[in-house]
Amino acid sequence: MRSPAELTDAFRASGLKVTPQRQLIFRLLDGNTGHPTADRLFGEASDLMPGISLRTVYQTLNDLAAMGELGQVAIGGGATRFDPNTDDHHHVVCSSCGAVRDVYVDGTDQLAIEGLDGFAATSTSIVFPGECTECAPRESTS
Amino acid sequence: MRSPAELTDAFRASGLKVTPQRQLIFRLLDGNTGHPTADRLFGEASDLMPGISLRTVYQTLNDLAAMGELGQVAIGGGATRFDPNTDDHHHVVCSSCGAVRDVYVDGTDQLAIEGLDGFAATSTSIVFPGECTECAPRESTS
DNA sequence: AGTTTGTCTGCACGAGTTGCAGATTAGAGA
DNA sequence: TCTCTAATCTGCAACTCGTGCAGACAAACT
Repeated sequence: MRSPAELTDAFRASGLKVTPQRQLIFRLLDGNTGHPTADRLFGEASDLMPGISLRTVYQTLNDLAAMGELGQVAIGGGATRFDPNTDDHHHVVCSSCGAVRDVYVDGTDQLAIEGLDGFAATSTSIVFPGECTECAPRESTS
Repeated sequence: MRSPAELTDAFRASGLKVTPQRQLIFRLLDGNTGHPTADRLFGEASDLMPGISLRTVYQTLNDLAAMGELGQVAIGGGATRFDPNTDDHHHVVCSSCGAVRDVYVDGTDQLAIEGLDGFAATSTSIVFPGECTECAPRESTS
């Protein structure tokens, strides 16, 4: 995702208006590596701008996603996780707490896919289920 | 997923009862490569057993998933897709119609993951967004 | 400053899934 | 085969996540 200032220009260039609500969301997303849900961002936004509506948060996130400035991580179950990192990357997801972390994966070009049968794969999305350091047992607490 | 007969034994061995409803769902899933949703299975089950409840379909699918006999494919958005194939495999998903196909991928062991930072990845789940043969444009119908 | 649109909020709605309660039944034992 | 108990079934309410709508409001061009 580009900087809040650049997004401001991009929105106006697309005929979209730049409101205080949107600027706030730009700022909350800028450099955010927590892969927040819309509801979480709504909570943070509400603290700084009481009265902002969840509907507006969804609206802005969808606009950003449509412009390709924001990614969406599909981990099954629960709410959509948004990701301002638009680099070519993938995700590790903690099976216990749901935490998501960006990871960079080397070797995806070497993957050999069998069984496509005419199906055309246009990109690759990898999710590694696992355990984050918070949830991992200290010793062998099995 | 094991055969309906084996699942019958497995359910009883786990203290779960084997009902006509469950046996029907076992049969509908057996060899099913369509990655159906709960609602789709409910539709098929209703044709063969009018009066069966959607709640029962969910219940049985969850039981099977908990036993590791059934996988769930996380393609973002929409209903959960169930997969009786428990081999080590991955999925291509048609971005247009949502069709899902199993694919076998070679080279996943060679993937180098950077940025784990203590996070432990225990498995790998790859989704290849793409276009199925039905949705693919015949020529360059862009 | 005026006008035109796009936006904001609040609410209702829709899809997908689960919790609950009472009626029903599988399956073990007599 | 009969009985009994615990698991299951069905129907419905409730819940989560997300979107459609309408009227009030405000960004931004002139």
